[in-house]
Amino acid sequence: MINTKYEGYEQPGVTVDLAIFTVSEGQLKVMLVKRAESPFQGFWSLPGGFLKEGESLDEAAQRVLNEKAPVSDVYMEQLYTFGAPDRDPRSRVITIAYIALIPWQSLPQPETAKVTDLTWASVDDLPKLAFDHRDILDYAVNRLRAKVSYSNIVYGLMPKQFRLSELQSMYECIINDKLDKRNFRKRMLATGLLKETGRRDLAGAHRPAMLYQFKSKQIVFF
Amino acid sequence: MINTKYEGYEQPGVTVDLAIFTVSEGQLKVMLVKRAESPFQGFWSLPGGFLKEGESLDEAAQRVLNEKAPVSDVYMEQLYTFGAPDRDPRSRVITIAYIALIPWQSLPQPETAKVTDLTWASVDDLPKLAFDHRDILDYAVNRLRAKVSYSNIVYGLMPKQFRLSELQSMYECIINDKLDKRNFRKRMLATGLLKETGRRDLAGAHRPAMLYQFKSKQIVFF
DNA sequence: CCAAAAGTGTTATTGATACACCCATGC
DNA sequence: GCATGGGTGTATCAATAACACTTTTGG
Repeated sequence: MINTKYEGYEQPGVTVDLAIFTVSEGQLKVMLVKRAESPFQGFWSLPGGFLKEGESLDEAAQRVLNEKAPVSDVYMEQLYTFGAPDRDPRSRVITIAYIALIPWQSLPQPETAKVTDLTWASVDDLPKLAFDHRDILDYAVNRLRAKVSYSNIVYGLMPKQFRLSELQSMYECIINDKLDKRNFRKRMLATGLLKETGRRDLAGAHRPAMLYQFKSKQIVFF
Repeated sequence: MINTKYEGYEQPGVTVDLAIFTVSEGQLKVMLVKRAESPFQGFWSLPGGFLKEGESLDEAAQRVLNEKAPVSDVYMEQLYTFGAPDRDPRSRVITIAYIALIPWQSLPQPETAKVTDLTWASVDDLPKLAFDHRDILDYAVNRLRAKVSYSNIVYGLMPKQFRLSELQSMYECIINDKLDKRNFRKRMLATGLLKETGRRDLAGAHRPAMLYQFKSKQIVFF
């Protein structure tokens, strides 16, 4: 790195933007917030914010996440940094994009109070987004879909305990494809990452399913 | 993204830093430059520089690369963005790290003129580096080693024409392991990414080897 | 007894690995 | 004719993919 900072270049603004995913109603969804101000006023956008003094990038991403969703123990990873000169019409701003995964069950339910400046949009049915957020989101969805097939990253989307059929549905609606039940169970159990809880899910008029959990909340590559 | 830029946060400096790899003498090597100024004066570091006005991140990385090596048609990809608050002792600087790959044959040879502020260091025998460049480099080497096994990324390190045995050596010294000759050739030819040039390498006191080239300079995942 | 989801094995196919000898050339 | 790297095929093993019926519960 060369020390040219003091030669008169204007430094760009630095933000973090988050693609926060969850799965509900059989769909992969992403959190969008409505912009209150210009530019792109009234447009939906990814949650984000400027990097603050003394804060690491990961900490900034965590802060932005917590501003929108009071959850802890969330899977998060840096995605990519976007810095096209004209991506913000006001001034030069580069953004470090992150992916976060939240189990639907961990989210505070929408309740009766109508929140109109925050929504969960299906990634297959997106509105027009502010800035280059559509590019960021496409990049994020590609990363997530790819990573599902060679890691246990879905643990970030599962509740503490779950049926194997729920785990399978999770995979299926992320990769948009059906999987064979027997092969799926064999492969999942073969990873050694799951353990039976001993509890059973008694809901529904059918044979109760064994509930499983992940042995560790660590991402592992197959 | 929320418009808080104008609320008085000091914006950090933004640089790009490059891990520029090549392979020579059977070793994976990275370009290091000696710092002329404080901080870390006299330390080796990755080549880098501040982002300039109107320049995209990729363009900045390309510019830094060309300042050090007059090569075109180089494989380059964004690696990761490093932004620990104290990574630069002077002031807040975040850096977008890139990987670049250059065939050894494309590099201007060191010649007689002694260049003492630029070196190619084996990644297995590194000096102390400035800033957090050792972390960046470790991250880069891991990415490269991983990517070699599921893509044709090595094309970035090969000359236009090459013997299959040269290609195999390239793989071997990146992953630090020996490969079976017959299986390697089978697999490589099976990808369909190579074509015979019809030319043969007549150097050496042995049977001349067929020279191959990549059909396209596009990265492909297996 | 009916509906609904849970649970369970075997076979076939494919891809990965292990392995050793003859060939063409320069000196 | 010998030293050097080039070039080739098969058999085994492991992983993946295809496929259908019985079980347990609630209502």
